[in-house]
Amino acid sequence: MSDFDEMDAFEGASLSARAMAARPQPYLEGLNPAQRAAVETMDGPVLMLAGAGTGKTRALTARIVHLLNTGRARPNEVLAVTFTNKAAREMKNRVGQMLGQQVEGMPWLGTFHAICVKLLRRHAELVGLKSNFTILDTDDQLRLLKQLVAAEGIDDKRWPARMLAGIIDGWKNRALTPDKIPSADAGAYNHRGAEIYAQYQKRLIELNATDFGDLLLHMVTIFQTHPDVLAQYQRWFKYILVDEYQDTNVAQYLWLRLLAQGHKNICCVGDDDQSIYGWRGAEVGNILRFEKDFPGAHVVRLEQNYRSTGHILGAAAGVIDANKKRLGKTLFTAGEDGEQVRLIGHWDGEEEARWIGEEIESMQRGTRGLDPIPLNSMAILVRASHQMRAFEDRFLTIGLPYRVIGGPRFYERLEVRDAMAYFRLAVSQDDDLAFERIVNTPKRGLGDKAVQMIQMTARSNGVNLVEGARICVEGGLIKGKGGNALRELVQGLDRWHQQLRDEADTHIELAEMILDESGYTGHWQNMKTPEAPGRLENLKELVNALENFENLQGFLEHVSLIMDNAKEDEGDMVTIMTLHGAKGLEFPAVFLPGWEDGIFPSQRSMDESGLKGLEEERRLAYVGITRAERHCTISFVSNRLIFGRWQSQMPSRFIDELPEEHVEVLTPPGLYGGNFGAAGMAAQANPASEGLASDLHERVASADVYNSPGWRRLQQRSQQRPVSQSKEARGMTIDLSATSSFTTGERVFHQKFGYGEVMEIEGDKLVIEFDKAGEKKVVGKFIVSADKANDVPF
DNA sequence: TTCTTACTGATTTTT
DNA sequence: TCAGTAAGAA
Repeated sequence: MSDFDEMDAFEGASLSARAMAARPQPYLEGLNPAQRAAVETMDGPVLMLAGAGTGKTRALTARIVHLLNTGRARPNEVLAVTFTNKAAREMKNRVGQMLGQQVEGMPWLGTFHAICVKLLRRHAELVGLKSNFTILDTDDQLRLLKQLVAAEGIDDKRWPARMLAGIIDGWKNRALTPDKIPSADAGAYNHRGAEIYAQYQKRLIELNATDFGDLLLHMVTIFQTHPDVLAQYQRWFKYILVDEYQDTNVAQYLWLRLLAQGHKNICCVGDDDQSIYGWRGAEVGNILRFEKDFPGAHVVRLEQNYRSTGHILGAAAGVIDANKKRLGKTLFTAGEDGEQVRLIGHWDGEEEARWIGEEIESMQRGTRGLDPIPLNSMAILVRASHQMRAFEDRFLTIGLPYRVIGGPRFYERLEVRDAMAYFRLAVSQDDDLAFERIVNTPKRGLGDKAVQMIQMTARSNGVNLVEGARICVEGGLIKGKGGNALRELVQGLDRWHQQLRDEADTHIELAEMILDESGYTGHWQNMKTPEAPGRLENLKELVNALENFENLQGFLEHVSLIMDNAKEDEGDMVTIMTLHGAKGLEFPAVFLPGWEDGIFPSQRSMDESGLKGLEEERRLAYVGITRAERHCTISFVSNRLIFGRWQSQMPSRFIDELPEEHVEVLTPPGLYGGNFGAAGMAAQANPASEGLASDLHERVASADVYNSPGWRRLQQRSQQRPVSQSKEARGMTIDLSATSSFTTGERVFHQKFGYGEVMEIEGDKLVIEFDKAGEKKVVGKFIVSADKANDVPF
């Protein structure tokens, strides 16, 4: 609040500015000329085209510090936007470090969404909201849409609400309010899209709620319709900085343009070659068009790369060069050429995983005359998360520690959301969506019918659902077991709400009380499923997280915007993540598996978005390669199990785009791998690529090893044993050796989960505490006793 | 109302 | 293959 209210007290950068200008500027030292230009060109529009690993964050933070240090702006007059909380946090830290002194924090450094929430709370009434509006997550959003769709009598099967959610998100990304849907989109969702979108927006206002897209959309609307409000902020934000500009969508672009219109002191940082979020509304056009939008813009190119070796940069450049629409940058390094990018083909995914596992272990030990590389310095980057499984399976069996980045975030977990819904209701009984979520969780014997009754009662009385439920109970509309349970719930909600207002207990005690008295904790305690203990653990963690907040309200506000999975695993582990997740990160050694047409570039991407899709995939390839500092290994397989069917694969077209001089084709290990047959390879020769590009994979194919006895053996084996049977074959073998029964406490081995100890025996099923995978319930025939594990043929 | 079985269809993800 | 959902049985 205060940061803005001081506005009037501020009278230009007079005395303090002059005093500050004399300060030393150590943060400028060590910047290269381009970075320095990006920092020192303070007035007017600046586009900082920052290639991968060119010290973009450094330049950006130095620029902020320079603005402050020269007295151009005070910390609360700089608007600095990022996409992720992580990026915002990092920038905040680095600014603090560079300043080397305590300056009051920068209140307007944050994500688009966080900043918009702050603004929208001040001006909520301009769009019909109250300033204490709630922010719905995707779950709530979908539930709401489902109701609307059902009320319209639309067949959810043919026209899933999920699809509509996607369409509406798309509209919001393009800053389209229901009245502005272009005629080209009229057919969306069976011609009902725009209409239900309007209903949805109306409903959100009634609920005093917004979804994520609304945060920006509402602010754009307010700026467009209330020039006085806009002018106020145009004056207040003296300098604007935007990180990852290539990822901005239309709404964000409009928002920025409106704010920058006055002084045009806007600095956008980005890299068109790293634009990989087109599918969620990002417009590369925004960055391509910058100079048109802001005539006279200074364009600064950061091209000196401090991350990767020459060969890695060369390989990456070769790939990205195939894209047509580019602003154009050429990265260079003052460092060494280093090792070439390594390329290897494998027979199937299992072998690829095995090879990479072995490679990682040997790099960790330090082979090939290289220094040992810790696991933390290695990453496997995949196109789609399902590709991770092969690696997890393999690493579990060989006991190689790994961490998967991605997956469900803490605040997205079922139990955490349920608990949060209870908290939301304690804060406000008007939160109908929260009520719907927990009314029958834990099971209270209240089914569809009962919920419908509550909803009807609430609607006809014009009250919220909690009130509606109360009327149902008191009027005897819901009787029996369910009625009693509902009465208890309503009473509980009243009690918790009262206690919250009385502040008799701390919010932590209250939270525990709510979870206990509602029976939610008990619900998981009674649940005998293997994941129940983990869920209880998460609930505990949730309550612990409350400690960092003054009250429940503050906590809820925070959580709706910060969906971090903060918990970083300790220890030395290989990282497995998607290419998207890896943007902005770097690793000394990177593995890029699954470079096969259809997988990467993804078929769907090409089908849906054609050349545009292909170019985005290519940028993804570029992002992948440029994550590597010193070692980069690309691999592909001939056969892959896709949706349970074996498919023969063609190497990715991107492989042909790797310049030969930067690539070393690896000879697959004789005994185990490389057995894509002469026939297989012939089929794989890419007909589209003739002449010059003919071809890295041909070189792979002609490697001597394929004529070796080892290779022939493998080819034979693969013919005798159609690959699809290998798993079963293995299962059989295990089965035979596992006919003896187990005893509790016995050490056992499981194909997928590795070693573990038998905790419980239930018929033919065993509960096993695995060393790596935790507690799992598995069928006995998939288990062997630990000392026989070596008999299992791998 | 809830538990079980059959079916379908399947990237990438932040807020 | 497998997960998530929708219709059927207790």
